[in-house]
Amino acid sequence: MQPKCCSGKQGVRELTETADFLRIIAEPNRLKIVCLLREGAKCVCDIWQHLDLAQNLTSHHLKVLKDFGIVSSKQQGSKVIYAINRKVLRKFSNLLNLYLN
Amino acid sequence: MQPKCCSGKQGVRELTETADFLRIIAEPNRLKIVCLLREGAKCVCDIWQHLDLAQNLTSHHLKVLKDFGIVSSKQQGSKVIYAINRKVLRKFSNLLNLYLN
DNA sequence: ATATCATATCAATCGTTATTGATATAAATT
DNA sequence: AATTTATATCAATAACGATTGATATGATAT
Repeated sequence: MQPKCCSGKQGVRELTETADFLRIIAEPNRLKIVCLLREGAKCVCDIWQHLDLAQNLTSHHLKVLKDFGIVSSKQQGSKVIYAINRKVLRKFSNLLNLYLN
Repeated sequence: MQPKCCSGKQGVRELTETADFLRIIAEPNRLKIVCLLREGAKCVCDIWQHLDLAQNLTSHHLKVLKDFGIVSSKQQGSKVIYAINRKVLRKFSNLLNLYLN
């Protein structure tokens, strides 16, 4: 089943949404964050220390990921814990397979 | 098996390569081209007419895709036929699944 | 109340890349 | 040879997004 990407409202919308997702995880630091968080939820300081990334930059990338729904966060004391949203990841994994397989 | 993305030369290299691939297909017009070419090989004029994209811009995006190995091309008379390189697509599809599944 | 730690925001800069317009190349047709 | 058709290249611009430095917010501890 190939997606009809270039014709039909549905197809074009799916393709656009997929491209948006790709643009977000195409950034190496963000892909690293995704990879890291798949091992388990982590606070911001753990993330930027692991990745040797500036704190504010890490925060920014996390915001981008969160705005798209790829990660979620919860306050825990003075820390903020970020976690992967596996449902979203799976959704786009499936969409992508339509384009690549 | 999770990729050890943040430690180890191998892991970082794979992640970088994957991000490079993603950056290329994250561009909506290029993703459309990929989608279109999966239906079958096409000449440039067929592609830009289907996508309502300027000829030179189409040519540019095709070059980006070709440089990365995602598509290949062959001259056929006055036309140039572009085709998907399914092997490359599959390779990155598999890599991606490591990060998303 | 103050100091410290963790995180977020903001403005500015810098780099990359998509897009545009013009032009070049090259094959086919007349 | 001249024209047309198909494709590629190039320079310039415009848009976008990553990075940086400074600062703000908010929670905890003293």
